[in-house]
Amino acid sequence: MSGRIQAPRGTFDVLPAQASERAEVEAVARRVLERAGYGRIETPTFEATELFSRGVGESTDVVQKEMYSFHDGGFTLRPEGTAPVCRAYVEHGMHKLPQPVRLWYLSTFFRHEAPQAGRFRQFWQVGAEALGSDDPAIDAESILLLAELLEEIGARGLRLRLASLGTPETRLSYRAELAAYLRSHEEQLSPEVRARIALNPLRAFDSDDPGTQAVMANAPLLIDRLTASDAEHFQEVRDLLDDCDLVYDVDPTLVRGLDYYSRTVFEFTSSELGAQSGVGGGGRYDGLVEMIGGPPTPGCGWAAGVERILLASDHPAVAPPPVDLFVAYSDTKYRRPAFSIAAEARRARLAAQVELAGRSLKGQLKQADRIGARFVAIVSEDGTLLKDMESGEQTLVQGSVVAMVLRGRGGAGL
RNA sequence: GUGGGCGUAGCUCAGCUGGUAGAGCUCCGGAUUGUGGUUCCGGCGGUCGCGGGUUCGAGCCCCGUCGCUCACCCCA
Repeated sequence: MSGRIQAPRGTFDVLPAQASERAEVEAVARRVLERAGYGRIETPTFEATELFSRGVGESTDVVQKEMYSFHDGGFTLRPEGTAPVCRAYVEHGMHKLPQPVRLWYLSTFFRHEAPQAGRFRQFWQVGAEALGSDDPAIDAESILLLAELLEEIGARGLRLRLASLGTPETRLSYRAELAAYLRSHEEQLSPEVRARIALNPLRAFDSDDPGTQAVMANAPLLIDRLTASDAEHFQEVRDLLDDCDLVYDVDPTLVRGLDYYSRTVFEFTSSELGAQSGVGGGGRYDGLVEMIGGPPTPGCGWAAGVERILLASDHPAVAPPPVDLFVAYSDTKYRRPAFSIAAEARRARLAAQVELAGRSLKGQLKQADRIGARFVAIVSEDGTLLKDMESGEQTLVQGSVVAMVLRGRGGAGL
């Protein structure tokens, strides 16, 4: 096995057996998003590294330790989709289009992390971004669309958590307040939390250490520090979601790992998943476009992991495409006419296959049965027989095999 | 980067206190001098992840190493 080359760690092959369910995710995403006015966008697989260091945030784990960057040229395999979409928005002058501009994508992303259940180094995300409006209806609609998408695919055990982060200034001062609070109770905190006070004090809310939990029960909450306009914005988002009967929990401790979020943030989790329970999430990022060199432009969107959606869903067996005709032959000397018949059938828009593995006639019939062929043409010295695989009837072909199949396909027999 | 679990045929796995590899599924062929499901029979397929060590002898014991996997961290 030493000389065998394997797929790189954290990557996977999508085999035919899994291709159909993934195609289904794409089909549902297209349906749900395009009927809401979203247009598809695809951006390059790699971008200038600076797009992510500036957009996603220099201090985030994603930028600090998870980027696949090339040794020269200053490029990085995209670790997420929002910054590239914003880059494209600016680059193509989309601010001159009617706003908001709504875009969706389904692409691969790359992060150098330790692989785990539902976490890969190359993974697929479906995402939606709406740029150019700070209307809370954008936030609410965006969330509803992700809910719709997950529901239509059949993801189970879903829960929606919702919060507001306010403005970057609010967050900054809150962060300082929280850090000060943590330091004043330092002796009760777990060592891990204590070590992360300066780095990421918000994480203290997620700790399962009893001492830390006791401290956090009385900790100040960001949601109580929102400005009046941010609080009002958040309330409007909630009202709109309530009107649509979407169930959610307001979770003041909801943390997003990317720096660009402001105001609304949300995350769908699934109980069907392991430790990586997040199926998809997102929020508003009103400062991002400006941060990467564009005009001040509000934005809101989300991304959901395709692999996680599939893990959280039942995978209904997708029926293989029907096969109209399988062409068999009794002896290799009839291979050429058999080959021609199959080719002609495909030109006539039939799903047709010819024996390609040198099987015995019995083996060929078995193969035809296996792939669910409706008809089998058997070429032999007696001419060509057309066998109806449902009834078992065989007819000697006069003239064109393809014409007979086309005639017989609609009805029960020939 | 740290810790737990696991690495035996393409897949799922068995292999008792160490005696030099098995099953089921899949695939191919035969039973039906050319025709599909089921059943029966046969065949293809493995340097037991890799490298050392102990032993007369290692899939099994010891050490190392690589890989997979789950979890921490973080995130989709």
